[in-house]
Amino acid sequence: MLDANSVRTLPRFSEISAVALAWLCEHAEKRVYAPGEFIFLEGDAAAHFFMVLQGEVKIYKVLESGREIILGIFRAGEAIGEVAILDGHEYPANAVAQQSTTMLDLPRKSYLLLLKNHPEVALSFIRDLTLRLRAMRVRVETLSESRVQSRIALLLQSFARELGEQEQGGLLVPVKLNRSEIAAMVGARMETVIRIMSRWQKEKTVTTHKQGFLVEDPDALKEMIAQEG
Amino acid sequence: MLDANSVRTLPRFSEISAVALAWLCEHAEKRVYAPGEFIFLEGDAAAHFFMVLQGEVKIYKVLESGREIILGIFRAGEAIGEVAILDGHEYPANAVAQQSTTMLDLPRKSYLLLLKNHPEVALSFIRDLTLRLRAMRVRVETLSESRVQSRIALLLQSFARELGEQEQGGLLVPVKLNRSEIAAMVGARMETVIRIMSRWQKEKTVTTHKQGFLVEDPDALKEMIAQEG
DNA sequence: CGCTGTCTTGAACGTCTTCAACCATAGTGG
DNA sequence: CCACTATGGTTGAAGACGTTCAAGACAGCG
Repeated sequence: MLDANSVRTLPRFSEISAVALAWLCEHAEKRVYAPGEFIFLEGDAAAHFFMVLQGEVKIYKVLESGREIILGIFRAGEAIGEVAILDGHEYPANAVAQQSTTMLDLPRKSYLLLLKNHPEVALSFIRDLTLRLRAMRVRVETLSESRVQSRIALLLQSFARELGEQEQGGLLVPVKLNRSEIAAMVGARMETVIRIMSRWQKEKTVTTHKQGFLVEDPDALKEMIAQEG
Repeated sequence: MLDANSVRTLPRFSEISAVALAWLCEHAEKRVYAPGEFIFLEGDAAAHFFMVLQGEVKIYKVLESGREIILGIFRAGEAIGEVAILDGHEYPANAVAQQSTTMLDLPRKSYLLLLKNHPEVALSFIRDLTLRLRAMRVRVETLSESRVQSRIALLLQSFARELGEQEQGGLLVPVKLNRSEIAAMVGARMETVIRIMSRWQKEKTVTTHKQGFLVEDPDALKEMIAQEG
């Protein structure tokens, strides 16, 4: 059973009516996933709407060419699977829990009812979709840079903008991604990412820590991006 | 003044109520743009909702690095500018008419009223956004391929899926893009695109014509994509 | 006619990938 | 406790691929 007050704290449901909220709490379940556990697979029928309550979910797919790409990392308050419910009826990618993760799980039919009967939910949905679309646009811009160096710099910059916290040593980006995963986000090979980030580590531009990445020299990062190639 | 019957033929407004339709026709204008004319520029206040009625609009931007990228090509029935109205209030890219183009132009305030007062319009909007999001996902997948060859092949394939017409010589993709524009869509240089497509021309895989591209050997295209790299 | 835009080609260069090997660390089971 | 294994990070060398720059072909148009 879901706690109405905690659901209210989710941006997506902050303006939901009391009636709709009660209905949602009644029809949704809370589910816990272990690290590495799959939430759904590419091609599965889109039977559930999910929202991350705590933890982190990676959405990724393997292309025909064998290349693995990460479409996004989703954190608390972010919804996954809903586009597939309305469009195509199949999940277009795999979803896996990166850490121990709790999710709100609402069956497809309940989700559609909620959307239909509560205009304010539809409007929140629209707002969410526009944010997703913007994130994808940024992603396309990132991938359009020719040099891997610029792509990694842009990726870090967009994480920093979203989640960065000012620390004494620089800007801390609390994102735990290994080199392989960064490679899968910027469209490059792990070895290339390692070579570039090792250089940054030595030059004290960006350093890697247990909590995430520390951007020590933001200006140097900006320069990497501005470079042509 | 807009013609109610022709507005009804637009997928986006096919299920609109009679009242909303009348209201829309009253508040929207029809505007004609010459080839090369700008509809809006990156950074402009998002003061208008547009829908392409006839012709073609290119949305593009110039990145900090100087690289020019095309975010999308929009045709009849497709809406532009609406994400910016709800999110950020500034257009995130430039819009230019590729041919002589007529657009439906609805001021921001009227658009918001329409959305608020007519739930069926909001639902069509959601459907549209999910389509856009899917298109962007395909775009990210395309750009994630490392070899330019694969990226061009994927781009053509997605155009073909959407607009392709079966002809005697193969599958005709009625899209007029020069080599520079293809380069800006796949994140590569014009010369590279030329070299690859010249080879295809010789090998009769894909040939370029006045009307667009003719995919003569779809299997060869698929092979290009499957190749690792 | 000369101009402009698009397409084309060549050669040198730089970047990224590929493949192979290697190191460090943490966890597991005997 | 140690050998074993898995995972993530690291490095080197060779070669493929794409870019860059420079030059030229070609068509359409004033």
